[in-house]
Amino acid sequence: MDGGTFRKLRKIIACIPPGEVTTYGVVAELAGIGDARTVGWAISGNQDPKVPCHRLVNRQGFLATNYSLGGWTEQKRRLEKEGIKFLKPNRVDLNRHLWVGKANGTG
DNA sequence: AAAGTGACGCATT
DNA sequence: TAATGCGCCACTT
Repeated sequence: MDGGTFRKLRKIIACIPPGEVTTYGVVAELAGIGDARTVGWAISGNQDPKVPCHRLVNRQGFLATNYSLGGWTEQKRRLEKEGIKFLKPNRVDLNRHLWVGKANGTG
């Protein structure tokens, strides 16, 4: 545990603001690995309360069919509480909640 | 060192 | 539209 990348991944995931979601690929890039699998893998056995893994979705906004805590149904419930909009019972509106980590707007 | 695994992503058929 | 195969990286045994 406490691996370099592993640490970074959790840091980024834990940096996702409430009411937004991001994709594995995005987190992977912010971590500097460019691999989405590694992101999901990192949290696959880690439900730390400080790591809002429920804000992680795939490239199409679909929820994780393997959500460790109880399946996408649980993930959905958590997101709804955040105020996330759902296009479908298992899809979120990335067009409105897609967080890419670039929370800046200088230009 | 080598092999196995995984909450993805894209291209192909 | 649906299903399959490969690639990428990191962790574990």
